[in-house]
Amino acid sequence: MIDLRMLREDPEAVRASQRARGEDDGVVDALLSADETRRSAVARADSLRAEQKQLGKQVGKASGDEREALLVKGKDLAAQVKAADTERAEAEDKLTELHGSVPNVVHPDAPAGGEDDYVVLKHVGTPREFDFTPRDHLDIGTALGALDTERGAKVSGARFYFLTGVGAQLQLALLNMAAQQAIENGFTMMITPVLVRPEIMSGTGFLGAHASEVYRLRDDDLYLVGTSEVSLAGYHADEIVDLGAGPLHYAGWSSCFRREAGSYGKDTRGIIRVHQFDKVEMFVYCRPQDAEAEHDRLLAWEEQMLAKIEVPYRVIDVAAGDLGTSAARKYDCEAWVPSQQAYRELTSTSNCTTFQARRLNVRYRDEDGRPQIAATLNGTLATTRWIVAILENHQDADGSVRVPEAMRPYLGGREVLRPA
RNA sequence: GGAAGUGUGGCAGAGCGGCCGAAUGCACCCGCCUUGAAAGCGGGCGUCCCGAGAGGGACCGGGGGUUCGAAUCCCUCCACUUCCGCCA
Repeated sequence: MIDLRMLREDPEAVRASQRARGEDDGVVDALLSADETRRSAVARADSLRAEQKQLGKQVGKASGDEREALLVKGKDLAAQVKAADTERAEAEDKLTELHGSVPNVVHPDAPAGGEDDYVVLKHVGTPREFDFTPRDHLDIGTALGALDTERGAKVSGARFYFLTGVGAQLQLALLNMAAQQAIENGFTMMITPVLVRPEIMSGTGFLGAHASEVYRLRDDDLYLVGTSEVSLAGYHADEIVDLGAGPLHYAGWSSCFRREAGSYGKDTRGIIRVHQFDKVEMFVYCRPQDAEAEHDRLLAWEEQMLAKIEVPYRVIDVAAGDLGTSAARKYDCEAWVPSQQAYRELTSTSNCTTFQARRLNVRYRDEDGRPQIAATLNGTLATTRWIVAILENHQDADGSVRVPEAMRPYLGGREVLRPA
């Protein structure tokens, strides 16, 4: 949820944000008016209630005819209070609904526009020249006995897979390396629930425009998380966290589940786009004024990981229309995928400012001891998809794959993976 | 899955349907005392909403109900505890 106080003071900033996202800026006026309606409804209900309380005290002391008269009056007042309170509740519901539908205010420096309007911030490394035709990760992985998508489909359907043998080891190596780095950088390692309650899923902003992406267990009224960001954001819901010693850094290790509704036909080969994968994710709670600096740190940690797998990548500043509901700004690191001659997302780091924390009611105490809404950020350290970039960029003509040096300690010292 | 119980402020723990936003203790903060500390004494000590302010309102797990009036009665959901069963 966006800050309503900010909205009242500077509605034009929110309109500009909506336009940058390519969304309706008319909601700003609707929201302002709903806010006004609510506030007057609250004032009316409160004063009637005050009157009722006064009367209630008199009834307690009175007796006889006087008491009878007061009771009659009280009955009438009770009806008025009830009516006013219903009006207040309706005004509040309407405001909440509208409020919840407005995405975060984008950072003024984020590029405007849609998916293709990103700005490339930098390139790191150069795509390798192959003196043979590079194969794609599915071919390489299958030959290595690392990947089995056919049986994945047999058992679970399209976009499911088995990581087998060295493939499973590769993923463990990657995630362990990520966990290790997180711990070295002061993160608290977490293994999180992957099923969460509706309030938590909704609080993180994933039940808005992207609700169809989320798996839901109707029988139990639970949702499968698409990232441990959800669980980690919920971790401190309804709490006043202590940021006295600086931002809180958590790293969540979990499986992630995505319906991939509406992506029919896209990335159907291999494990680029799948319904289930594993991820180590960084998550930060901090003061709003520290959020941008934390965002830069998250990006740096992502690049530290990318350096370890020795693949060429670029960093993009994601355009406003592609930010998702909660982010004010987002940087993606995209690795070069030789078989596609394209850069594909390996990491994504979002600054959600106070948007998520306001919904989840996560606060901290400022210098004066006053509770204030915290800011939250997240960023990827490693995912199953990274295997794609590793296999394809480090392949050789004979189908073997060189193991990046930093990963070798996590693979028992192996330097090369060879087909059987 | 079945049965019983519990859910009050940072913690512990009282609370007859009106005098309860809520006793008391601990913790915490400020002051006095002290060379310093402890003890002792005095004061303070929740969150949210509306309001320029004065002030008003809400909150005793969540939601609903009864009543002129609910922390207190009823319903329901959730969480936790214990017992039984079942499965790992």
